[in-house]
Amino acid sequence: MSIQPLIAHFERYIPLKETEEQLLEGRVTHRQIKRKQAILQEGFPCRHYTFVVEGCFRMYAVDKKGTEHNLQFSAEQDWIADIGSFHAGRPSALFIEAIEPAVVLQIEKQDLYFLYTNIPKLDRIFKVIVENKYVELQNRVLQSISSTAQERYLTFLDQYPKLALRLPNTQIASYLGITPEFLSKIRKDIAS
Amino acid sequence: MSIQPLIAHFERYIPLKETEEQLLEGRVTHRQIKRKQAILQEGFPCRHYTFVVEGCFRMYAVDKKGTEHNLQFSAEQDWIADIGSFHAGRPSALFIEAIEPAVVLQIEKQDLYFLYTNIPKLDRIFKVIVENKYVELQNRVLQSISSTAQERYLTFLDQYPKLALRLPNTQIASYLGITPEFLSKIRKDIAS
DNA sequence: GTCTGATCTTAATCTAGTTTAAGCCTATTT
DNA sequence: AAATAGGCTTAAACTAGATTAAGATCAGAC
Repeated sequence: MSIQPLIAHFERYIPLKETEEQLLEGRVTHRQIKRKQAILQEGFPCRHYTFVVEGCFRMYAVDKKGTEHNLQFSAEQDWIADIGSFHAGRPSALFIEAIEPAVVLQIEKQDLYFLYTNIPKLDRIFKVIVENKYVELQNRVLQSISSTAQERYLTFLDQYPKLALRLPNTQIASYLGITPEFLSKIRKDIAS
Repeated sequence: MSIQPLIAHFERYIPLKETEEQLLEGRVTHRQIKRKQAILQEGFPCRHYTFVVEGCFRMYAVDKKGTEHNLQFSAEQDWIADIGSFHAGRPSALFIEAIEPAVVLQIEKQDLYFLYTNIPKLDRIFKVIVENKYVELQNRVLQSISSTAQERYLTFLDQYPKLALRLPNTQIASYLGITPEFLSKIRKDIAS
């Protein structure tokens, strides 16, 4: 299986040379993930940057009461990793789990660092990728401190219309920070 | 006035060469900001990456009702900018304003891009800086979907003890996404 | 085919947090 | 010294959203 989707992803930012693509080839691992399979579990360090080729993942935390809270969804052409845990090598407080059967490309820490050193433009590419994800997250924080649950749900539908169709509502409720029951009520209110 | 604080900041990540420091020198602007002075206003593109040497800023949005919502505080040794607006050149939806008299170092877009090209390690440095800020924000999102206002306040005190002493409680309430009245109640409950 | 478990909904009750309004304190302006 | 304004608190009435519980629906496993 090829790493072509990843190369295409990088080249949306900066074109790569043939030699650079070959360096990548040797450092990227292809993997199939089953539905509900975890690729990161609380208590373990996050060992990979994971690029989603196909399928959909969620990143979540579990609180003292055992309730799960979805921090992030990642589908095709998106990255998912606990960045803090990955770089520090510290145990993660998060889980990452496939919501659908998935195909991913993964890079381990030592390999990523090798690639940063040998393909300097990757520093810039990832800088831009993280900047974009930062802006997304900032908008989410703004929503969370300024909007009602209904507004947040409508924004979610607007921003991720495809995801909204693929995900069970319980997962969406967890992402929005509300109970499934209240999301159900919101949906009823919107429909009428 | 010197750009030494900025150089020291960068060198916490990677040492710079003499020539690189000189390149920086020519592209960084030193500026004094008065209390309550805005360095970014809604409707205008964000023109600078701003590095805080002294003082404290808040970034906020204003909703339809006219209520302000604090997204971020930035004090000494921290950056503040609307990254999305800065890179896209689009009008910002945010304000950035000094809470205390401040001293800053600013870099304009064309200068930052010049520096990225001529000091390649800056790509890596800013990649790491944004990664760290991303992790911070992610923790905040997690808190906002999983914790009560009291827990969020206690975490804030724990994480930014100095900031908590410098800021009026109204600003902290706005950051936590609650009313000043409710923060007052929380403080009373904690004290007893 | 049916059993099991996950998903969705509705409704009653409860609680965290808002709104409104008032009063107090301190700092700054006149 | 008085006047104004921003920040902090208290309390009563209100509302967004949680909790509990029950029933309906649907999908995959056996």
